[in-house]
Amino acid sequence: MAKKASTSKSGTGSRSAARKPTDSELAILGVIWDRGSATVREVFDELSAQSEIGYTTVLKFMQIMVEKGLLKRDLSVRPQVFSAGVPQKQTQKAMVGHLLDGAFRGSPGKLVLQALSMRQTDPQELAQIRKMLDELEGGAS
Amino acid sequence: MAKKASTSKSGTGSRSAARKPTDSELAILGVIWDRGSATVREVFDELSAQSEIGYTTVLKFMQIMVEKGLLKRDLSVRPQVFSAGVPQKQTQKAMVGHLLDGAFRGSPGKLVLQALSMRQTDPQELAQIRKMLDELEGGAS
DNA sequence: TTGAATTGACGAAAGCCTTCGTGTATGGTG
DNA sequence: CACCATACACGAAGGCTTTCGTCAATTCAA
Repeated sequence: MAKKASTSKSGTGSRSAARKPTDSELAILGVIWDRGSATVREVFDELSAQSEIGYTTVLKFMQIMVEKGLLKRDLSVRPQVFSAGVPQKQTQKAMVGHLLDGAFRGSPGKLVLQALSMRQTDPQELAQIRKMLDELEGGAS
Repeated sequence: MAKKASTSKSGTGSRSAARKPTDSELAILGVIWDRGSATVREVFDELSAQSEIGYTTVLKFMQIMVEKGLLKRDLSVRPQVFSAGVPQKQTQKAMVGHLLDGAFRGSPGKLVLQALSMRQTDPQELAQIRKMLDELEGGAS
């Protein structure tokens, strides 16, 4: 019954980073990342094109995400506009780190191999990866 | 209030793949993956070395995981022995796919770059990645 | 101005995840 | 056999997530 002092729990309001978005939250973030910012209706239109979901459900999610710090919002304009509360890169980084620790025992190599073998990868990105490999190996010697 | 006919919901019992393990479940799977199989006590000993957690909590998790199909168990021996219900590779693959779709718009390249820039990677794995790159680029031309 | 449509805030219901407490079953020891 | 330590199964409490319904506030157009 008694709790153990442990995982921080981020008091009230918004704590900057850390929070891992849920799948639903990620779907919303995806739209925001693509557009830079968006209104509830814009997000709703995109999401409802893919899955059955209500307008107020999306709204509620976005309100909660503001509380968590995942989104920011501009109340000065009427259909309020939301934008990311944390840089996209930072969120992605946190998620990769999480996956790495949770499912790949912290070995990036295995994850990378898995990712590459799974989907068609853009040749340009392939080249970029090769360059990064050069840097990693070169620097080590 | 009325539900919409939608996401299938996988009836009772175990459906083979798909299920995305929670973080806690992943911690348990990690131990099982390392050992091939394990008793509740073995898993408990490893996990409790890292975080405060009760024996029955671990037990409960493992029971639920059996229901979900994430684990199998051998009831014929006394301290029952658990093993993975789904191949490690398959679970990892599903998780990478999930992350890809959810946070990287399906672009493996970005994920790979992120992963590589984040942690020290084993030189041997680096070489392996390079080889895979060769195959991917070579085969495409 | 007023009525319809949109937008936004709240709160509540249902379902899953996490965590144990409690009993019951089993196995080993003297 | 009687007891003690494990090992198991159950069930319940507390949180967080998902989904809306409802009602109030704003806007817009005739």
